[in-house]
Amino acid sequence: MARILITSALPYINGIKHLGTLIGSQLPADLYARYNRARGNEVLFLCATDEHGTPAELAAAKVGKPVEAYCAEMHATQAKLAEGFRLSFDHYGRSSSVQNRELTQDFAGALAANGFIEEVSEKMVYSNADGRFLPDRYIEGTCPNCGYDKARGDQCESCTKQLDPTDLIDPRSAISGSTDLEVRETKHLFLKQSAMKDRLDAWIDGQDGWPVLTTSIAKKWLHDGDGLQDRGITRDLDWGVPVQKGREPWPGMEGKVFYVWFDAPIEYIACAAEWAEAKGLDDEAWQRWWRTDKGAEDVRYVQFMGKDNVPFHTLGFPATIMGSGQPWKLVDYIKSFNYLNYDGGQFSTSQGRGVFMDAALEILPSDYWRWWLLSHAPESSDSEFTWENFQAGVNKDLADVLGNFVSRVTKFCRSKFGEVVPEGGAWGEAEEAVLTDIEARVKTYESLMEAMEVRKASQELRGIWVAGNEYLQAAAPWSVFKTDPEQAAAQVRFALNLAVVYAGLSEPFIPDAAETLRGTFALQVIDWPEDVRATMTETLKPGHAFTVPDVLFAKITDDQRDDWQARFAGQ
RNA sequence: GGCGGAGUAGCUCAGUUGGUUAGAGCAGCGGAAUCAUAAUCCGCGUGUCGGGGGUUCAAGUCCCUCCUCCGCUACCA
Repeated sequence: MARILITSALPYINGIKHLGTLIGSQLPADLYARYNRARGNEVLFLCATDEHGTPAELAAAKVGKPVEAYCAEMHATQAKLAEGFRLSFDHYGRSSSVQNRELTQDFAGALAANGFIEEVSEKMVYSNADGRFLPDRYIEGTCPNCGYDKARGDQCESCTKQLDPTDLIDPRSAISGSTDLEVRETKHLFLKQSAMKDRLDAWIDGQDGWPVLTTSIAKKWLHDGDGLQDRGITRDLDWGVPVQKGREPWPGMEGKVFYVWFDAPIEYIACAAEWAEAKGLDDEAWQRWWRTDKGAEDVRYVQFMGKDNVPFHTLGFPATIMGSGQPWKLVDYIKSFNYLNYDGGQFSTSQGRGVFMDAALEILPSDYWRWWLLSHAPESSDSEFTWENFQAGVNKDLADVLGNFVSRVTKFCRSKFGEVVPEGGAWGEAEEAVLTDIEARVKTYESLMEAMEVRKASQELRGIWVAGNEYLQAAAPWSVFKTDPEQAAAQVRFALNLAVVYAGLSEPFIPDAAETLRGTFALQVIDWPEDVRATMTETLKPGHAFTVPDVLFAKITDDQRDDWQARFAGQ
C-alpha cells in the first residue's frame, strides 16, 4: 500500500473563487485523492486558505471588519463551498494557524543560521493617509510613457511598459486616492535563492515526467536574465506571521511580517500538524508524512496548482526546504494546469463575469460541475467554458449515456421481474466479450488516473459507460424476454451488475451519483472493481432487492442555459 | 521587448521516439430499435494538420522564417 501526500494550491482568502480556480487545482487534486483511496492507498489530502497579505487587509476594511474576523468568516465560507463540491480534504487548514506561524518562524531561523537570509535596506513608497507602505501595484498615476492616467506602479496596463512607482507622474494611493506619499527607507529580509540556483536546477533536471508546463516555467525563472533572483520575504504590514528568528525576536525587524508567499507553502506542512491536532493525534502522526527522518521517505508527494503558482512551488518553497538543512519531504510530482476562460474572455471577479463556486452550487449539483470541468481540464492549453458546451457535455455524458443506462435497465427489470435481481439463465459469449472489453478498458482507465491524465481518463470512463448501452442494444432483453425470459433475466442481471461497476469506477469524478447508486442497489459499500469479473458475479446476486432510482441527472434545458448565460455575463 | 503555451473536421480536443488511406466526442445526415430522462445503437468525415521555406525515401510530428491567440514577466496572490 503506497502512501500518497496530496496538496492543492491554497485559495486566497479574499472572496469566493470561480470555476477556473476550482479546476486549476482543487478538483483534479480531489480526483487523484479519491482514486488513490479507492485503490487502497493511504492518502493524506490537504488544502488550506491562504490568509495573509495586503488584499486580505483591504477586503476586510472594505466590509468594515477586523481582518482576523473577516478571514475566519471567509474560511468558513470557503470550507462550506469545498464541502459542497465534495472536495475530500483530510483537513482544510488556515495559513494563519499557530502551527504555521511557528513553523514559518522556525524556517526563517534555520535559513538565517545557514546563511541564506540577507538583510537589505530598500526605499518604498509610504502613504501617510493610509498609514501603510504601498505595494507597487497599489500606487496609481499617469504613465510617463503613454500618458494613461491609471497606470499602476508595477506596470502600465495601457502600454504594458514596466514601471517603477517613482516613474509615475502624479502618483496616488490606489487605496485611498491620497497623494500624500513619500519614499521611506525600510529594511527587509531576502531569501538568497541565487545561492541555491544550481542545486534547484539540478533538482528540476532530475525530475522525470513532469508536465512541460511545470519545468518550462521553472527553467525560465532559473535562467532568465541574470538567473534566479533573491526574493524579499518580509513586508511592512500588520497582518501576517510576525518576523522572528525561530522563537527569538529578530532585532531590527520589529513590526514586520513575513511575505505571504513565504508562509503560504509552509502551510502545506503546518496543515498536516493542524490535521493531527484536529484528529487528536500526536506529532508523529503528521511527521511521518513530512519528515524523511520520521517515515516520509516512502511517501509520494504530489502537488496540484495553476500555472501562476508554479514558480513558488518549483523554486521558492524547495529553496526554503533545502536551505533549512532539515529533512523535510520535497515534492515528487507537480501537476500544473493552464487557465479556464469564460465564454470568450477571462473570469473576472471585479466585473462579476463568470460562474463562482457559490452560484454554481445554487443552480446545479456538484457532480455536473465536477464532470464537465474535469473532462475539460486545461491540461495542454487554456480551455474555455461556454454554456453550449457545458450543456451538451453534461446532457450527453451524464444524462443520456450514464443516467439513461441505469434508468433503462432498472425500469425494464422492474416491469418484467420486479425490483429484485432476477434469477435464471446464464451468461454466454456476448457477456464474456463485454467483460473482456471492460476489463481492458478499466486497466487503461487506471493507468490514466495514475498518470493524472485527467481528460483522457474521463474519456475512457465515458467509453466504459457507452459499452453498457452497446451491450443492452445488442442483447435486447426486451425482445429476448418474449421467447426466453430466463435468458432475458441473465441479461438484466449482467447489466445491473455493470451499473455497480460503473458506480465504483465513477466515484472519483461524480461521488454523489456513486452514492445514489450505492443506495439504489442497497449495498453497504461499493468498492473499486479490482477484479471486474468477480465484482460482476458476486455483488448483485439473484434475489437481491433494489429500488429504481429517480432520474440520476436531469437535463439542462435550453431555457436554463440561456437564462444562466445572461445572468453570469457580468458588468 | 523577453520567456512559455497554443494554432489539427462546424465545436471541444487526441495525435508516442518522423513511417500504412490524420483520429475521438459533440453537432449534422441516413438507418435500426422502442427497455429508457425523444434517452440508445449502427453507418457516413477529400480537413491547404496557421502561411512559407528546408532536412528526409518519408513530416501534423525535426530545422528556419513569418502570422494569430493566450499566459507569465519576479512588490496582487
